[in-house]
Amino acid sequence: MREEDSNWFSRWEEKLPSPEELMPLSQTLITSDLAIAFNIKTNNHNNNNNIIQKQQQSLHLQQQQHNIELHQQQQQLPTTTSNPTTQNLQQPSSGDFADSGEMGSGNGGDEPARTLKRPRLVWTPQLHKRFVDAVAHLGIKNAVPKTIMQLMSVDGLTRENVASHLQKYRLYLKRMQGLSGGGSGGGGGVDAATDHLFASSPVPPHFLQPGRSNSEHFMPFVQMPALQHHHQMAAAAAVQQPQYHRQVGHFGSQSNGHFEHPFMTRQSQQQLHRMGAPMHSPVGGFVEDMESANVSRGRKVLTLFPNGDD
DNA sequence: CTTAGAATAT
DNA sequence: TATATTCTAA
Repeated sequence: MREEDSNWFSRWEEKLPSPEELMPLSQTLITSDLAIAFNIKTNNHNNNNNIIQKQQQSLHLQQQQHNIELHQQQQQLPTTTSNPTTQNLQQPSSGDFADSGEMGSGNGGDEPARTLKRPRLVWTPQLHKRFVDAVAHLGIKNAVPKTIMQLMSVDGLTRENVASHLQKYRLYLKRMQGLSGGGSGGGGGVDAATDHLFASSPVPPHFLQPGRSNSEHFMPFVQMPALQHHHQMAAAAAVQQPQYHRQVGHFGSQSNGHFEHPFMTRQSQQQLHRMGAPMHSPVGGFVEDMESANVSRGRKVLTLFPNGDD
């Protein structure tokens, strides 16, 4: 039986959190230096049409015994496309920028914006799930970083993030195919902790069958999931944030034990009218569950989504 | 020119 | 190791 398509898509963002729930993106959370860092736009190549309008949501989470307090801030983007100023997403890794010897020579410049590095993205099982779903839906043929990224619609996700992950994922698939059939001995650990992440998500059958299976079947429309009891986690980008907040998913506040609306991340709908990019609806449904910030030992990796899926 | 993919770096 | 960044090819 194939019940793979049963719960692939889910509803989009029903509604974004009401402004009331959101707090104005204030610099209260960060220092002025950071504010500057935040405001500066990312040096996205020099493309004119690369205006990314992203909806930014910062969250502040306070670890409490049972309740995390998080403030989400949604930045509203101008309806008009003529406002490039709405850009801000970037996380300085440390306060170690904006100095170096950038000086005078010439222009002054100045935009510490350069040198800013995005925090490492942590691929949570949920994120990976989205990734796999996207790839599955796109089909191997269309499963290219850009498309995947768009389908995933995870805010903050970059093509490179996806590309990198895809690379590894392909390797994983390959490895899997290789060991099918028999050769047990060989080489390699199959269930090594290495692939745990990948193991979290089921690999679509056609993935293992290169050379076959390619139907350009897009499923661009959202399909309502058949009511899933289990709480699905949203796929937001978990990033290593030393102390700043990044855009992450937001889940409704639990008033009365009633969930609000799952939020979704939006990617900019750039002009991908080219080819048949199915950027209509993103994959998956999610309800965020984030309960605790997972602090990895050693590294200060703030990971959302505790792993309790499998 | 833009992007995918592999190689390489952190 | 996982992810990022760089490099090259299409």
